[in-house]
Amino acid sequence: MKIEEEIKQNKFYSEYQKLAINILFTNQWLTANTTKILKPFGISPQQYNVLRILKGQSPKAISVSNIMERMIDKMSNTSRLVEKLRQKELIERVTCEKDRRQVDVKITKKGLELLEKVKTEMNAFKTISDNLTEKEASTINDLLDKMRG
Amino acid sequence: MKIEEEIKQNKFYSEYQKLAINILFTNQWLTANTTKILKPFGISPQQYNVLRILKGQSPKAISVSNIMERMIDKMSNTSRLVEKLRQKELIERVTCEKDRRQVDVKITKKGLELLEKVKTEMNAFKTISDNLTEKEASTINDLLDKMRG
DNA sequence: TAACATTTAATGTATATACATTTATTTAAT
DNA sequence: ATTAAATAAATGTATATACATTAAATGTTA
Repeated sequence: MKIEEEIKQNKFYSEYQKLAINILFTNQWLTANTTKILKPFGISPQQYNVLRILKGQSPKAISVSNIMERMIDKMSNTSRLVEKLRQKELIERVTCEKDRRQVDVKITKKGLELLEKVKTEMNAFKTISDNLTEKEASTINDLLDKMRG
Repeated sequence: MKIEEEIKQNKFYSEYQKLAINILFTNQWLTANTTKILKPFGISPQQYNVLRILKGQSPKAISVSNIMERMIDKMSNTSRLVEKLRQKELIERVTCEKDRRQVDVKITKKGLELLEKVKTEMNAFKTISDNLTEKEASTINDLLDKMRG
């Protein structure tokens, strides 16, 4: 459905302004879908993002600031997210011996298992791949990168 | 800068997964920029969205649910946003006489003036139009619409 | 080495958000 | 007309978020 209809606005100041709004709207659509899928697993999209970062480094541990650098939303509060995941036993946290300011974080077996289950559900949400060719997806990726400069 | 570098992840499961992450990241980038511009004016991006909707209808008043339908983020809590804007005297709120459940909301002169000032600042943030041609912006718009199905 | 700067992570705080529930009013059905 | 259903908006509540500040450890330099 065209963005004009989605938000009942049939005129935009420019194609650029429309693009900004379209990105905000599409983000909202995507996040809502992801949140719904993750809800039964008891984690938020941000927590999911942290888990995936840790899986990417597994079985290595990485520091909190290292996680932050890799996060989609850099401004968020990584310490608290990590603590939430620790409470659920999805990750482990150990103070780094070489530099006692740092905290080494590592995904647990339980965390990896959760990601496996989530993957199945995420695969079920295949609207994007149903509606776009791989070439089209690639085109958007290139243009978004270009847009941010 | 390519999304791979932005989040230090050099491999993606698919071009579709990369697209999902790219949209989340670009949204974050866009929202952070907008928030910064709006901050001196004392309003959040969501409040700005409501003001723009009301400007679009001005001098007509529209109901809270009518605003909600036009919002980018439909799940948000329009009542409270409207109340915040009323406290700042940027909008007016009157109970509808024909249907006393409804509340008619209208942007004030002060609200319109604020939008004018914001516009100047928003125009200064022209990264998008600097980096993309109008045709490219249009291409993304069409593909995002297609993607959501 | 003492004083200061920087880095890393945690915490404080105000606001925002998602989602469920409640309240008031109007519409529909028996 | 009385009861039930539907709608509009507001509120409750737990969590998330942005951003500033603090605390602890490490680096730097005079």
